[in-house]
Amino acid sequence: MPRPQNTRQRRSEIIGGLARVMADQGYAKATIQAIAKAAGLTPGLVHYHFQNKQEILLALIERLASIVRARLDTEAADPTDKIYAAIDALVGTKGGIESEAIACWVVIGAEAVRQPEVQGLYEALMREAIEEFANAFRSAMQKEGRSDATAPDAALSVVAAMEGFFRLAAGSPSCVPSGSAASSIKQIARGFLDSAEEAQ
Amino acid sequence: MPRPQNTRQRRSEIIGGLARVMADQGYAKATIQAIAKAAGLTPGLVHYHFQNKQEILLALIERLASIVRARLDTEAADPTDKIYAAIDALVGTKGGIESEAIACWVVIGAEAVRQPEVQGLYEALMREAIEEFANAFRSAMQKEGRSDATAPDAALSVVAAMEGFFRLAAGSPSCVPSGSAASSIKQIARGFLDSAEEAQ
Amino acid sequence: MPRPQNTRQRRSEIIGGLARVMADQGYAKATIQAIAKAAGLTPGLVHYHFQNKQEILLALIERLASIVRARLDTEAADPTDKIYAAIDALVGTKGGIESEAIACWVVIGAEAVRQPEVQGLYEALMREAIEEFANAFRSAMQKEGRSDATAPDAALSVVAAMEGFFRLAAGSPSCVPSGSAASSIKQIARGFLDSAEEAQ
Amino acid sequence: MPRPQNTRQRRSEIIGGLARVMADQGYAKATIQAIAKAAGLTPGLVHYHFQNKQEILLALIERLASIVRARLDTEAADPTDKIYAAIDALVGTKGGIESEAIACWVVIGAEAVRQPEVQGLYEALMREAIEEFANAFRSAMQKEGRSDATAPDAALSVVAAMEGFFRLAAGSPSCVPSGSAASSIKQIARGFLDSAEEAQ
DNA sequence: GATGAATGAGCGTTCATTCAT
DNA sequence: AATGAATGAACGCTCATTCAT
Repeated sequence: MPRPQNTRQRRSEIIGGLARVMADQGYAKATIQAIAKAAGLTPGLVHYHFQNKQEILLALIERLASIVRARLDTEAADPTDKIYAAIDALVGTKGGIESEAIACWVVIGAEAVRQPEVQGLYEALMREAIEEFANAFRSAMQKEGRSDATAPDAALSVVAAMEGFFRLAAGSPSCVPSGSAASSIKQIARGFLDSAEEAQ
Repeated sequence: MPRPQNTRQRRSEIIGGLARVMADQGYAKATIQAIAKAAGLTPGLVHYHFQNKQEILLALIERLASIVRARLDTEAADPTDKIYAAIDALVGTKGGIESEAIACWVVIGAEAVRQPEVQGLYEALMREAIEEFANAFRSAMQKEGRSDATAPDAALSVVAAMEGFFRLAAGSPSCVPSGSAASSIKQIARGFLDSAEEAQ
Repeated sequence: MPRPQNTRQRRSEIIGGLARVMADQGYAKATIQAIAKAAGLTPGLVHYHFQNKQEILLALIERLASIVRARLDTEAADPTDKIYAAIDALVGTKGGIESEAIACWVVIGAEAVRQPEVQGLYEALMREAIEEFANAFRSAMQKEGRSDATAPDAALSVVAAMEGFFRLAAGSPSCVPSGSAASSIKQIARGFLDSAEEAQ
Repeated sequence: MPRPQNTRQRRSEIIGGLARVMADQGYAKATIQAIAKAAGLTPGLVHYHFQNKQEILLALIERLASIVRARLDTEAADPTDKIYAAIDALVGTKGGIESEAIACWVVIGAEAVRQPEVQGLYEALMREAIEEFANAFRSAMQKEGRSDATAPDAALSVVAAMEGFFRLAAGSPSCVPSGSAASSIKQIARGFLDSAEEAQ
């Protein structure tokens, strides 16, 4: 009568523990002890389910990446609406990414500086998001009868602005009035759409 | 007949050591040993000139803040030029902030999550930069005969985009073609200027 | 199926290690290394069972306090005998407190100068001992048909004399002939009993 | 034109610095830096006037010993008065030894546990004080027409009680009402005098 | 005499990881 | 699958002492 497999569940709890601790203590203070405590588990068990601490971090990044991917994939039919919907899904006041995830993301960005594996996942997700937006901009520009030459710039700018708003939200919240992120980024997007040259 | 005082010089060397190590190892790996080695000093001497590790970090933040302040203060006469000049001075390929400082800044943003003193300095600098840009936008909008109501949003957006480009530059450099940051952010600024309502 | 808990046992061993080292090296030289070695453990394990060094010291004080409390609580029926019995139990040559504990106690007294928590426990125990003796003196004086007005002074004097003998025993042993402490303190007690005024 | 010799003065200042720091921080916290600061000097200068830290401690003990010796040497003519006068000079509320010196003395007692040189000076002073009191008790007992056989016990008891009161004053001040030390110890002395056998 | 920068050994403490149970 | 005791390396930091000036 073996114990029921619960590895998936336990791993998820541990990842959640890391997220909680990391969001308000940073990665260095997210010790195995602290993660275990936040997850209601024991330190030994953490290492039963994960080989080492970095593995937990990489799993957390994957979880965050899944969230982002899901939010980029909106149901909007019109390409311009699709851009706006994705922006709202990512940085909107309601329905945007929760603040714990944002804080984690900022901390992960710093870890990417020194952990190549982290940088790899970070870069892959960024590339994916930029590509996704670039496609949407291309479609929107074409639909509006304009050249799509600036779509990559527009996508990069929108993603950079989001990353910047995440940083400000985490490190300097008083500078970011509620709701201003989504509306500002939508205006940035609008600016790129409007300034694209009329196609001949 | 005492040995001549060299505290200012030594402190500067130590701050430089922290910057160098932190830029490619992160804050946690920037041990006193590593900082001392990078500065060509002994660990004990580091603690002779700084009370603790955080004090070095705060001093580094001050140094970076000085750089940013100096670059915000351009000589451009025309307000729109002033905006562009500041953007170039901060993120331009030539003359922009060097990559070591950018990497440090990203790491500092993560430390702001857990060290209140760091957050305080981070927030103060962000507020200052946003205010500076807001003033410039107001002037530029007025000069162009438009309402300056959206100046704060424009300033916040520009600063957020810069922060985002810094993060991407540090964590995902292959996504940011050389020179694209400055031109993209200038276009964002242009978008806000163009979309400001005509004043009655 | 976990390893059986042995925290109580280990804590006790560690406290014993501190006592042994502190008794002949003082508190400053009682390093975690030294304590661990004296207890046959590793330094890391000491911190697994105690949060910090002071916590070990406080636990040792509690242990000494328990010893003193146990020895104050004699089985003598007659109040005067009770006083003598307690004196013998505390400073008698045979059955008195062992020299390691005495040396620890002297060192603890010095630590009380700068560690408020230590002072708190020290003061509480002193107060308790003085009160205990004061009650015994009151009973004895009443039984001998005398005023008990001087009982508090008598108690304080006896306790002070004990503390003094402890100090001399630890720091100046050649001045204290074997057995002289108990007999001298009993004589002090006798003096207070005899000089108490006859009750009307 | 050589600088005037001021070694004696400087040494005295340094000893005073140690006393001040040690009285409220203990010996371990009495670092050369702290001593120098308390004396208004620089760390380097401390080592110019003293070879090492222990030398300062030994000098402080000598200073305290001089104070004690001076106070033991009263002008009273009558031997019983001499005993009382010495007690007052040592533990009296006014004119007794100041609290800083008492705290130092308690700390020194703990250092005697591990530093043989300290123990040597401590023991010598104790022996001297006991002998001084023993002589006074012998004279007083003889003058009162009693055997002086218990003079050594009386002297030891009085000195022990003083040491104990010092400890209580330093570590448990609330247990020692103002003025109670001197009166209690005088009563102890009285008890020994009264209980000495009538000489045949 | 005096300064204060500099050193290096050693401290208390933390923590990822291992492992007996 | 789970526990929690145990380890050892490395950290930030302190400090007596030295020494160039």
